[in-house]
Amino acid sequence: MTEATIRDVARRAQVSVATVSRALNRLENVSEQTRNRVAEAVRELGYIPHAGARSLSLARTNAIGVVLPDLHGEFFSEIVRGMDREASRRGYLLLLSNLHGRKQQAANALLAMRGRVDGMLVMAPQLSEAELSEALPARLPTLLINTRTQEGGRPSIHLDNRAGARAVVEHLVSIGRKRLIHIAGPDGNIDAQERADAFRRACAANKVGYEVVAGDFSEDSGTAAIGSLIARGAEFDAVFAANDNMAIAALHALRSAGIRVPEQVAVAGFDDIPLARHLGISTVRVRIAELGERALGRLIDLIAGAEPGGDELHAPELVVRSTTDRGSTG
Amino acid sequence: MTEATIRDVARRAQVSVATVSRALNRLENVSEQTRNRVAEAVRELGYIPHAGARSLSLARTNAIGVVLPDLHGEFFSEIVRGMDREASRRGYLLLLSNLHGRKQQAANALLAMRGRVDGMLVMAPQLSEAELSEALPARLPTLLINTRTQEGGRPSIHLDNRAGARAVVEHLVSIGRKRLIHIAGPDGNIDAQERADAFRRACAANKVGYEVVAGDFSEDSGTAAIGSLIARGAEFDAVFAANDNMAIAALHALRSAGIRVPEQVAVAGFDDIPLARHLGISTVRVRIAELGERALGRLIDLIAGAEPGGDELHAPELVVRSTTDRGSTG
DNA sequence: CTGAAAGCGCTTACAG
DNA sequence: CTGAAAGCGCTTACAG
Repeated sequence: MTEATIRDVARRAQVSVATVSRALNRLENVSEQTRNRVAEAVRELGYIPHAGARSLSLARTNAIGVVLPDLHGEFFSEIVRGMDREASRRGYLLLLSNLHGRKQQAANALLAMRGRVDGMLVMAPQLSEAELSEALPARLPTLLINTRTQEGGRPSIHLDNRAGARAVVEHLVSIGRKRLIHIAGPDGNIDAQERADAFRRACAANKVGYEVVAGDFSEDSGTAAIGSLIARGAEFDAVFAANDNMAIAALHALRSAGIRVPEQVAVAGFDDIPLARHLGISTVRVRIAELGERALGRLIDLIAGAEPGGDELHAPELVVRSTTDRGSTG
Repeated sequence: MTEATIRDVARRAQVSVATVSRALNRLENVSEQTRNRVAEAVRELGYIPHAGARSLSLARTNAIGVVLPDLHGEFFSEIVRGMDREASRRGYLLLLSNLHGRKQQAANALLAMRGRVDGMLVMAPQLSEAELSEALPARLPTLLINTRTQEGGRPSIHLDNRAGARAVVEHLVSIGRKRLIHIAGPDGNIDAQERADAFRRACAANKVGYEVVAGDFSEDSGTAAIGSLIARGAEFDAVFAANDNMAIAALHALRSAGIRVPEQVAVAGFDDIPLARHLGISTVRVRIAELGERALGRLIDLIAGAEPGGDELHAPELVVRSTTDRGSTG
């Protein structure tokens, strides 16, 4: 009635469970005859090894825990796709747990992984490093993604927001823009913060005028930002939004107001979502799948005993399209 | 040196492991004093229960296996998002395994789940039902998604492609179109097949002219389809593409050829990807996340002992936008 | 080459 | 209310 176990196979093949185990795991020291008898019993019974029991015995699960916050579509699917690609290549399964909301729940999600995975990939912007350390099983190899870590802390991998923002500013300057606006992302968000920071510094370094206005990554906030700039008669010749959604909204808002893009105002975003390509918006391409792949790869090395290493930056790439054409101002 | 176990906690709290287990699982029959001693030992040792061992003992993992083929971004993230939402609501984790390519690998992916999950959600268009039955642990509750099943077979859930295609045709007819083109999806694909089938039937039922031309869900194939229709001087006043990508390409191809949309030719797609909304393309909205949610929910009920039930259809919704405006022909 | 036995870290009747 | 013991389904030294 219930699924066959290794004992059923042993009984049927008339050998011990030890021998079945050896035969199944292709150890050398099993006679061919025995091996065949075991194989036949396995077939007859439709036996499938119980991975859970095997894991307990080996202290090894061949699974990686992946803990992610609520992510927007593109980012989520791309990062998981990358992780999955590398995982299947290296013989691991992915145990997924999304962090909806509250801190306590987030901590629980981490605890629930103990004994089911060999290591964890964690992206938990809502937890501080102290809270993380508290919630993480002590001896479980863990790699942090886009999470604020202290100097010399846990091994981690970060998107290089600063390099991306810098590249955008330098590009805008190179096409002759002199008054740049940055529509920022939401307050607590570390990516948004790094992009805004780097924007300020790059503008200062390049000696161009600049201003940072508030946004929250939503299209509505992009529209609102442009609206209030125009309302108060601000002068600017370039808008760099902290993500593509806001850049798209900005583009529409500008054109609706009769402002020509890129002739009067250049527009750039961040992320390179499919829509950005379709609308010809210049942006910063983040190879998210590669980031996931790299994170998984490093974690598995870690599990295998490699040196932890420190923080690693994942470089994005500037993509120039029609919204920042050299145009009339250039 | 190694992570603390229940025995360490028992030793420290000076009780038996049985008592620790009871205290941890909040059973009634533990004195308050004992309970406190255990809690303190747990805290001091930073003890975290080993979920793997617990599962083996309980014959219950609180995890669901999810086996999906290589999926394009939007669909993948949405269906996993829906599953995850319901899973976290009901206290389950998701064990993910993507099926890249070959059949044998697909079968192995299924086997690897045995003993790690309480049930499986499987979308495996590359396997026949016989191959599936072969590869699936016999007694593991399984729900199939968008997979070809025979009458009265395993419990499953399907996207109702026929209802969607029918709705599009009826809408096109209602705005006065009389010669409809369907750009089909790839040959072996069951969704594509159902959409094309339903298209043919609905056209016949509504007594309008129609033709099905080849496509493969890619934008290029949509462009090519329109190109050859125009080249041979075909006459038509509506194009229904089997997905939004092809609809988008068709829209561009038509307009490049100087054909007005929707005045001369109406255009509709299937899926409702974000780009479709931006370009104002009429389409069929598939609430993918809801499909995932529903699938997970049904599976958990199944695990809990509910009646298997048969195949269930997930209804999509017609979304009318500017590419099928009533327009001049209406 | 093969088997008996201990062990992986839990849970849970069974006694008391 | 609590403990000793068996059991979940595997693996692996240890003997032979």
